[in-house]
Amino acid sequence: MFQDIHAATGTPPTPQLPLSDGSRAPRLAQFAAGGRSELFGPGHAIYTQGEAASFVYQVVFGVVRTTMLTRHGRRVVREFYMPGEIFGLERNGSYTASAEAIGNTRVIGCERMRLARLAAEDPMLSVELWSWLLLNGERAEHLSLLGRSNAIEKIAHFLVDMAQRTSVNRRLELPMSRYDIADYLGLSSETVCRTFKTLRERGLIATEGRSVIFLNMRDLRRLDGAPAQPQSVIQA
Amino acid sequence: MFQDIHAATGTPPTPQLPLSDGSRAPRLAQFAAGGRSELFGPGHAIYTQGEAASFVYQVVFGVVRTTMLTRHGRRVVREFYMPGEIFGLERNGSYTASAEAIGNTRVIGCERMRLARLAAEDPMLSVELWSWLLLNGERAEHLSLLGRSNAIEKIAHFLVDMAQRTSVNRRLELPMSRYDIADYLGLSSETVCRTFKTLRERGLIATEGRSVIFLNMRDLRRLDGAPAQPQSVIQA
DNA sequence: CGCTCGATTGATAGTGATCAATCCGAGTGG
DNA sequence: CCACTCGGATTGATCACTATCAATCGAGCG
Repeated sequence: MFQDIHAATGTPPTPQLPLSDGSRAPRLAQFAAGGRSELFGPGHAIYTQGEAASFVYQVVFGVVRTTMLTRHGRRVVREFYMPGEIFGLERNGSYTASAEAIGNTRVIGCERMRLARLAAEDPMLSVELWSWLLLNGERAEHLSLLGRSNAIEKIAHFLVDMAQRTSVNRRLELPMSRYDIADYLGLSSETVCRTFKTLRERGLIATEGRSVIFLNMRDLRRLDGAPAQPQSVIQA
Repeated sequence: MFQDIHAATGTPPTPQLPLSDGSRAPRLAQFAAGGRSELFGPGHAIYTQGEAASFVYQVVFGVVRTTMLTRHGRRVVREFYMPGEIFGLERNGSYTASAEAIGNTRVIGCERMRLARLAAEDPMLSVELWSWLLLNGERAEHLSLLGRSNAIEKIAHFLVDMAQRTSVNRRLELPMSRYDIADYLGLSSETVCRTFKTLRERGLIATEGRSVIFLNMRDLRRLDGAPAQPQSVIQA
């Protein structure tokens, strides 16, 4: 599952970072070698929708959200990125969403051209990028499947997913607002609120501000309507 | 729009596989060279969810749908694949969905191992696969965005998208049932029906059985709530 | 201390799912 | 050739869920 991300990306230096089993973030030591590290404060933009997509980023600490606007002026949160995860890799020349830091966030940026060159030279890296792209697609597909389920299932999925991605067992500190969660899951912030309340009343979670304490992870997972989770990485 | 991919990747070198203009699929001549062609009748399974994902496929003619079941027994259509398009490339070892032919369908299957080897040797092919994967992710993201819109916008998007992918201007022959469309868009078949009726009443389309005649493509596109369409292809 | 934004709770309305019934076209067998 | 059958398509009636509007609350901050 997700727990290994830290093991894979947070552990020591050396180029040739060992790829831990089960990690869903590619080993991108070259990222650190070739990229420059930047710090962003709460709400600050890392890039903006429509800009030339010349950099690909990896989160070091903090959380990043990518957002876009629908033609009707509604905001959509496309994804949250946790430490170790990659964002900003686009199919065409410009970013299709804006990226903003939530809280204090450090990211490493790597030029897209450089990354392409590195991938061309290093088959392992290439395979890992493949895997990462496929994972991204899978996540988006999960989200589109989530669109079919009701508010409780969406929130349950969100909490379970976030807990996995941050290696959290009992207490999950959510850095994002109810509005962010709502725009991510396609709900209204009021419904997000009420759903948290329902989960509290059912004894599945407790909340303290933006922190969530898991009281019954088993039943919470049961609510999560997502399909079976993938296990391993592409075999080249 | 998407048509430009062909300009970037479809330049007609080397062997076979007549890829139609306007195709959104990578040029994969190697597919034809290395793969074996198979014919499937209506409803026949090409592969099944959970099976070892040893082959990657390309549609020659006909249409393929990939489906899966939610844990509550509801069927979900994940994607339709048109001639020239690729399906069956999975991140892990087994297919996450089943693939079935709609109508008489011919596909070319290529061993995943072989494809990986070919991609490792041929940087162009590798880039094209990247692009394809990113496109897949984008499509899934579009779908998850669609989850936020109402029935009319979903159907409008579906029709416009299908027309683009099949290079159709006025008359679109839909091979799939209302149930397929419903399970694809996360609607009930009744709602799909009623929405077609609404579009007819508004003078945007006419229908003859499963055929759709576009009477006012401009307004139909206006209904399509999808975000700005991407322009070109990844530059390596 | 007042301001502001996010969180929460309440009341109401709209959209689409669901249940139900009928219609229609193609294939089948008498 | 025609009645039968069966799955998909269509239309109708009802209900649940969630968006929306509205109001209040609470905490951080200048």
